[in-house]
Amino acid sequence: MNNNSGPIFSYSSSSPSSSIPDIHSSYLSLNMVESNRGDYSNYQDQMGLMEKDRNKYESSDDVVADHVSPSSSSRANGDGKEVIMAAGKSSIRKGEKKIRKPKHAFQTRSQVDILDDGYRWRKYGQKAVKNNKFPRNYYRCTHQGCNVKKQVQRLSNDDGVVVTTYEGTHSHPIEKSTDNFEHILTQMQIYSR
DNA sequence: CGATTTTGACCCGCGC
DNA sequence: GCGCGGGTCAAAATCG
Repeated sequence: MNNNSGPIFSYSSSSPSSSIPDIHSSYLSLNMVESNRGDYSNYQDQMGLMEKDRNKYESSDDVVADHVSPSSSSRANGDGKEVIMAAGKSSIRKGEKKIRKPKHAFQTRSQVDILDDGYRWRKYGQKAVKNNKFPRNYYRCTHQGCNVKKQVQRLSNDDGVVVTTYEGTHSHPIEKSTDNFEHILTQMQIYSR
């Protein structure tokens, strides 16, 4: 394992509700699939995806840090808007690094789509999935040097099945109030059994 | 007023 | 080579 402790589920609410959401309505499911190197076809089937990329699990943004300096390519948009983006994100990757990016997919049954695991996440994108009516949310850990990404997908067909995919490994303590976290965790364990 | 979300545009890999 | 699907960025908007 590359992480000290495995996935930790916590139920804090940074959402409108200042109290704990209805934990009775949201119970944990034990459909947890770990995918390390393109072996997540299992959960793919569950979600109904049809991606088959299993050998594109390298490169990515390992050393790119979280910010790229705008010095690569600046091209003007069709409307005259200047867009600056990093051109060589993976092209300059000459040295083959075998940095395995841990990818964990969790399928959680809950009514609330925002499953707070105790870390601070900044939403950086939202895309609609073809098979699902509900869009997929992309979150990123707000830390310098901590490039942990997470995406949350929701199944529209099922009642409340939220597939959360964690990507990366952050090494930061939980800064949120973990007061009743253990208590809640215990409850969740009870519910998950 | 700062941090975070929103949202449209852009990029990239792949299939046709 | 173009279109599509998925992922990311960044400016504007919104929230606390």
